[in-house]
Amino acid sequence: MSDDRVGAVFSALGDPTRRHLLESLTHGRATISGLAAGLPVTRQAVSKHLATLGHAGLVRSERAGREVLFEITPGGMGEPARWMAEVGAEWDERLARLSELFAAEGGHE
Amino acid sequence: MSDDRVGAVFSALGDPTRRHLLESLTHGRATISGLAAGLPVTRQAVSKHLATLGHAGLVRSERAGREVLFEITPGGMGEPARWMAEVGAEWDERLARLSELFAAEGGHE
DNA sequence: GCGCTGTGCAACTATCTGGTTGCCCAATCG
DNA sequence: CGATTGGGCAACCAGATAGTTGCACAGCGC
Repeated sequence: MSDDRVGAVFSALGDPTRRHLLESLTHGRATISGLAAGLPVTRQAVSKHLATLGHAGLVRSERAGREVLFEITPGGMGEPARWMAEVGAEWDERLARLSELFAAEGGHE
Repeated sequence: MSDDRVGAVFSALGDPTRRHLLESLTHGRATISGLAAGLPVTRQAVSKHLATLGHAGLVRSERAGREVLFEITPGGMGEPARWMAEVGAEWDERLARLSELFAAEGGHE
């Protein structure tokens, strides 16, 4: 059903800055400026990247006063992971098991 | 170690045509022209896509006379899958288990 | 209220990328 | 041999994209 979403997620993960942002967010919520502080790009660039990640369903935001807190969206990588599992299952034993996991827990198209 | 490779794979998977090519290749080896026949793009475009997939380590080619046969590279999605598992493990029970699978079978950085 | 900090919005630029067309080369088949 | 078929290479084009700067605006601290 959501081939677009899968593509959006993979495209989002294709950018090293965005992967770095996601890695940073694994440590907890953070603001745009806070995230930008640890990167060699401007705050605006980070803001755009977060928008892209949000559009891909990988992060969500929440206002807190004048700040905006971002956090990783639970399950956002589910569908892409399932796609990889299905395509790679035949050649990768581990992905084959992942495929079983996803098949068992419902979400199939 | 291979952050570049992870990025290359995700970027490659971000394109719907390339995902379609990989899905086609799950049915076995195929030639460029054969793959292009089922797509709305030219043979040259498919050739470029296959080169991109090859550069990402997802497919490999083999000459056979005047034809070139492409096939999926075993394990090509391993590292990106591990990355997704590590980042998403905290929010996705299934990815958490995948992370365990990859950790158990070695390749950790 | 005033200044500072955190964001948002818009315009602009340079580069990347997917796609094309055109031509050339190699191998196969009659 | 000659025609056909599968690919490679290069040039070119349009749209997407990552990045910037500049300015406006809303909360918070003093």
